[in-house]
Amino acid sequence: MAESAATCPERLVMEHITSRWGTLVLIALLDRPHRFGELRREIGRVSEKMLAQTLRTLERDGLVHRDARPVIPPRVDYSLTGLGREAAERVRDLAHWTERRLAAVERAREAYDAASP
Amino acid sequence: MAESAATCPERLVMEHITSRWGTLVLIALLDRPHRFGELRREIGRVSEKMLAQTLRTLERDGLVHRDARPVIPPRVDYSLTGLGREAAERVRDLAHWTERRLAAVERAREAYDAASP
DNA sequence: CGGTATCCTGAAAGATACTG
DNA sequence: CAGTATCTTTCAGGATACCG
Repeated sequence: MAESAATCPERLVMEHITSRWGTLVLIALLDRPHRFGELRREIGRVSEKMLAQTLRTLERDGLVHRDARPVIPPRVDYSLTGLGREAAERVRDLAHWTERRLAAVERAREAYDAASP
Repeated sequence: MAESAATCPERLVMEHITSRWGTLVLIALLDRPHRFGELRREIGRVSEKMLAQTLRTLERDGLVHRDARPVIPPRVDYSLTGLGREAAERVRDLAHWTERRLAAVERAREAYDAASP
């Protein structure tokens, strides 16, 4: 997750929430709690490394709750905190808007590209 | 602006909108149209390259309108399109939420860091 | 004033292999 | 199952210089 240096603190939080995997994790968890492997399968082509990193960052920010049960085989459930739900609802809105308007954006691009050789 | 390869098309639009400079540009334009130099000063420490690139991407996506007047010295005004206004309002909400909740996030981080050596 | 063009680097993402 | 460790590649973004 993007972590560059000279950044205002809000930017950092925004980046965690709107990052590629952050967005998908938050939206998935808005539906219901998920285990690590469920998230992995649902999101699709995410590496274990990136998923783990994303979850840790969101947990650290207080957006995601991690419930690790000391059983064998291990079982870990992730869910949204109250804070996380607020954030997730907003990214979901943005994501849904993007889906709804994607066609319009693509038309704009074609027009732009047609006008500039 | 982030442009990696194997990405679903909505992700690309999301990234343009929520990118570091994209967010700031959209929020500034939500207030009123701006000239290039005004954006540059208002946003602060953005390079001309990144600002120009961000504006071109947003224009191409149909979110920002570019009005270049053929005068000397050149004068170019940027404003939001209808589509851009919809997007800008949503990022602004997210940005405002982040500002409001920043303290809570920072408290969560302290707790997390205190718990894990 | 409002940009382009070019080069360069640090950091982030992916692949792969391994583990409690 | 749920991760870590390590290596490699990629590329966004800054610095700098120049232009219509």
